[in-house]
Amino acid sequence: MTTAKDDPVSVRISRALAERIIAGAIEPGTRLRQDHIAEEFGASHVPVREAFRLLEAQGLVVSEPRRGVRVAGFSLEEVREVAEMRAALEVLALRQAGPHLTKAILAEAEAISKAGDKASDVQAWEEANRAFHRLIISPCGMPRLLKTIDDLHSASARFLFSGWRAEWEAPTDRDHMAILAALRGGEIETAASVLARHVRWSGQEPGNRR
Amino acid sequence: MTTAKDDPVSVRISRALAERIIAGAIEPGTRLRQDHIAEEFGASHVPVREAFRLLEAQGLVVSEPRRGVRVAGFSLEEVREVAEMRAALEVLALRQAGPHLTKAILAEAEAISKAGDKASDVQAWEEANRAFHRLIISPCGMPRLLKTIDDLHSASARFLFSGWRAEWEAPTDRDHMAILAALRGGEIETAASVLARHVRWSGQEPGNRR
DNA sequence: ATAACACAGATTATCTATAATTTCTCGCAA
DNA sequence: TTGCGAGAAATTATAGATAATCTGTGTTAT
Repeated sequence: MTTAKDDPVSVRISRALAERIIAGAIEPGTRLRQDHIAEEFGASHVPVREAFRLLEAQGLVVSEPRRGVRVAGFSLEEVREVAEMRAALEVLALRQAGPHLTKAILAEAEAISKAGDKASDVQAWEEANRAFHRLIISPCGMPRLLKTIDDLHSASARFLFSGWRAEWEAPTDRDHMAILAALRGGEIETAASVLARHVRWSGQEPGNRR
Repeated sequence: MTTAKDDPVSVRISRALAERIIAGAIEPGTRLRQDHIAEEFGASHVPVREAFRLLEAQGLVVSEPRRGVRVAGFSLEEVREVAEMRAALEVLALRQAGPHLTKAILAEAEAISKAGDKASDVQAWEEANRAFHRLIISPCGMPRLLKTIDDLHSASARFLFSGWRAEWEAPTDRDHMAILAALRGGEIETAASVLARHVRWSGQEPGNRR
């Protein structure tokens, strides 16, 4: 995938752990013990510590001083918090990106969204969803904003995987299409408000969604 | 101050460096060499590396793999970006905090703002300003949001110190008072829109401000 | 007899010291 | 002036030592 082979061991470890945490392979609250992880990755504990700091910055683990790190738990309040933050920031990004959106970008976004509708599992759908959101806000030219949104998206994904694990069917993303339609018509504010509602809604409990 | 004596060396180093960078004591673009810093703090370079990661998460330094870290530069676009993000997020926080704001909190906020107006130097004013903003949004009950805003505030402060270093006079903060008045009247949306404009304005070039 | 407290062993995080790979710089030649 | 190469410096990773925390067991008091 995106595995650059020659970047520091710490970020490689960080990525591997992030994937597991997001996918729900490690229970929230689990203590991550650096010696064990170091042994698993055939490394020493110093790069592992650095990986922990990276994960902490993404909000995937919490560090208790002198007591190690644990996989961050996510209560319903936290999920709502992340959804609200995403809504606020993605709206900002979309407003700035609006004028720079080309027909080609919108066409690609539509293709991605349709591919997502045909996804057979949650993971594929989430990947498409993430790509869609990322694509339409990328031209905003605000790197810090994009990185923050990315981290928030990871947190959202955790929630998604935890709730829809067992049975799941690909929902057709009407919202995505509505957003694209508004953007094509140059109605950026309309697109932004649909996006805000869409993102906030994604932070609801699975049972309360449809 | 807030110097907990017994927290890890890495965070102590991180805090010290953060202060210097924010205050403008280190020029943007300067390379931070871990050996030198380790020697200065009487530590080894491993905790220094961890401190670097913390600073990187706050956006105060940028890390080029295998080439060390440099103090992050801030162009006008980046400053504007930070201001826009702060505006979006502080508005969100204020909306959530609104219902939980007590008369006592608002009174304290007013006192802080007035103290800021009488500040004799930029640093004191900035401290008061930060405290004011933090105080009125704290009751939102969203820790992740508050932390993100805090980091953005640090970036803003860098800009402030770099621009107003030479001559400076304390501006009377009418906006703060307007926000408090609106909050006292229960008009949260009014307060939010004033706050948004206030924060966005703070991201303007010093020359274009008054 | 049960529960609370305390001590000891073991585990784990944190830090120092040392080695190896990579990048940068300076000098020299074409 | 440009390109190559060797030496130097700095980052990255490893191994070992230190200090703090957690757990389990035994003792004491109620």
